Amino acid sequence: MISMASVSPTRISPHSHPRSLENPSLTLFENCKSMDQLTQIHSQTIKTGLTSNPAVQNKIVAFCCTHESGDMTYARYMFDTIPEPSVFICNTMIKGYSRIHLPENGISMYLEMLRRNVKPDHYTFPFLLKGFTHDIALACGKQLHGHVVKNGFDSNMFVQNSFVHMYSLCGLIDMARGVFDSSQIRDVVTWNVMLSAYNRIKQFDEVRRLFYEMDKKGVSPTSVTLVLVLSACSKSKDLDIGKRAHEYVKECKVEPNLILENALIDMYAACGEMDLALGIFRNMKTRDVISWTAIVAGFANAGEVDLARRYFDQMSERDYVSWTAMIDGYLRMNRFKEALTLFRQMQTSNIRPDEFTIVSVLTACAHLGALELGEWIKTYIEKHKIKNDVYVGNALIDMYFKCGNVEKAQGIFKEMPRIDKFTWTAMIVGLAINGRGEEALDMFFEMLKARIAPDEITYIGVLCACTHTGMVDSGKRFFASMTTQHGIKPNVAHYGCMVDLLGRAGHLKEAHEVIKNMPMKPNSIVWGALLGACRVHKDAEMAEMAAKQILELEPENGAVYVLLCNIYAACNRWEDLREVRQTMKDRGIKKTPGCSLIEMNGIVNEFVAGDQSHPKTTDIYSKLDEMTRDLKIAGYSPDTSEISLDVGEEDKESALYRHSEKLAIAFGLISSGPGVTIRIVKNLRMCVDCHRVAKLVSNLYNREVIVRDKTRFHHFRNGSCSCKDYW
DNA sequence: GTTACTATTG
Repeated sequence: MISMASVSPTRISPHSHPRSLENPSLTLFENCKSMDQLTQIHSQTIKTGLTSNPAVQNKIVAFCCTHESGDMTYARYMFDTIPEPSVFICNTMIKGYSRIHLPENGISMYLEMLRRNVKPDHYTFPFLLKGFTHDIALACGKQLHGHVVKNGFDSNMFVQNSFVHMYSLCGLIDMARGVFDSSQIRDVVTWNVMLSAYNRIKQFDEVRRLFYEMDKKGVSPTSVTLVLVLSACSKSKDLDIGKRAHEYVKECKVEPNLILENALIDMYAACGEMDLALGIFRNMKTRDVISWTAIVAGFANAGEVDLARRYFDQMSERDYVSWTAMIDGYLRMNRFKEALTLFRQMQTSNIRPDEFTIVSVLTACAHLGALELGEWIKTYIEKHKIKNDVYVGNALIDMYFKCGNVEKAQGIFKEMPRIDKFTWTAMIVGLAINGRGEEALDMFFEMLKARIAPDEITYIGVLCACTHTGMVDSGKRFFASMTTQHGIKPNVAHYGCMVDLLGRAGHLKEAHEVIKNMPMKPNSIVWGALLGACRVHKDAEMAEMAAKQILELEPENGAVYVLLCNIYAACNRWEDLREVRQTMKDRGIKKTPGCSLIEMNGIVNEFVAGDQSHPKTTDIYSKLDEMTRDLKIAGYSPDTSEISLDVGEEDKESALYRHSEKLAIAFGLISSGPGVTIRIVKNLRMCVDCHRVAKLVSNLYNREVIVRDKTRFHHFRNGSCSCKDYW
């Protein structure tokens, strides 16, 4: 035993290893986990004089270049100690630069190789191209391609595939396709890279065509192929091809994995086949955030928010995509308050929103008139460096306008580095609903000067601008020019605008003529515009006719009955009024309750008529009493002409007194300091009496009051309104 | 004695 040990002691030593006999450090590299450990091993090799061993050098550089915590500065330092680097070590360096997204350094390394006569091989280019950004690819892509062809590496499949990929990344789809078409040899990856190129530019037909061609040529798809095809099917809602891709999996031609199953769920969910999506989801061995999010998004897009929420609540992990999908689900169903509540929870969970989330939240703020939160979001964008793209800018403009803050909307517009058609349209519509008709039209002319073609939505804004400011003749001219100048055929909404324009200006007969002569069947919105005009101009006969037309289209439309009641009341036709109310009772039709929103300290408060549910109800009503007293001293007498109840004057007054916007104004007065603007969003049109009260309040308490009603804004200041009582 | 290309969610 002893003699054996003395003959070959290393064999039985527990610390030794046959290979480490020559170079003990190499084993240490295998188990190296961090840069700290690496530097320790490195200093040991320095002590033992092994640093000049190429194997050791390779190990150190390779660790820095490939490990996730690898330090490229250290790699470069090590590299510089090597007098004659091999292709291998240069390739590894390039791979490292691509890994940390420094393609410029990769390029420098490549040039250094050429300078030092180290011949690149077919490994060099895939490593190099992998790190390319759009700009680098555009700058050097073609030249590099030239080198490759000259050296004959283009016959290598890996090299060729990475060039197809690189060209597609920088948007040179024709170059990519050129390499693809002229390739002598192809494997599935070549096809996959090409498929992903068409996915990137959203040419889903071409994805479909290539998938067919693969099949015809007998190229077996891999799971990556199917994921790409399914992604295209999802975005183009192509259930047929999607099912064909699924067949491959079912026929065991492709082994399913997590990503593939997620892609299947997504495809079925996008096509509205939630049962099939759930079928896959339930059979999965493991599920990740993406699987869950695809289900949540599927239900959210189908309008099944509550179901979506059930799955959302069961998720063990949620990322910003999951949160955004859920928030969008509420937006889609116009449940804006819940969207905002969810956004607050997202904040508490410390999940960082991206620009998509921000656009959704701003949209919710716009609908609710939640200016405080909207402003907070704007600060958030700046503070957290959220990508401030055109979409975010447009959403900010829309938010400010829908909160009645014209100046801030204009400020955003001025600061936007890039604007598009939607920006112009948002400006035109926004100015129009805020009663700035002239400025809206100026914007429109500027848009034309910038050679941006208006579309049908832009023209809605233009006609709206004319309507809200009573510019009847201009409106007629614009209506004509949309076809003659821009080839846009007016749709039913444009005819609605014309009826509105003429009707509100009192040209009821002409408005009716427009309806009679329009080339399509008038819808309830068109008739509704005429009915609204009849109310303002107290024409009961035409109102009856318009109401009858709407009720034929929408027998359950409560608002029409109410409007008809208002008109009968205004014309003192009490008998007809009673009849309509009886019909409503018989048919079980409820009127849409009037509702006002007011945001205070970031919370949206909601009031309906006669509301007593608010925690501050007592204070609100005593303020309302005080307010009414003050206003009466200042000469206010309630305008009960539009109260449809055939009841005594006193009851009429108390009905008026409880209108939701008055409650909101009282709440605004007690909840904010002197001089603070009161902003209210009303779901219906403002009544004459509330309009009068708001004017007086703005004067008496020296407060700006801004009310957004169903169709437009009223900016009350110093006793008058921006609508000049024309609405 | 070592190294490549392609993929999913709003």
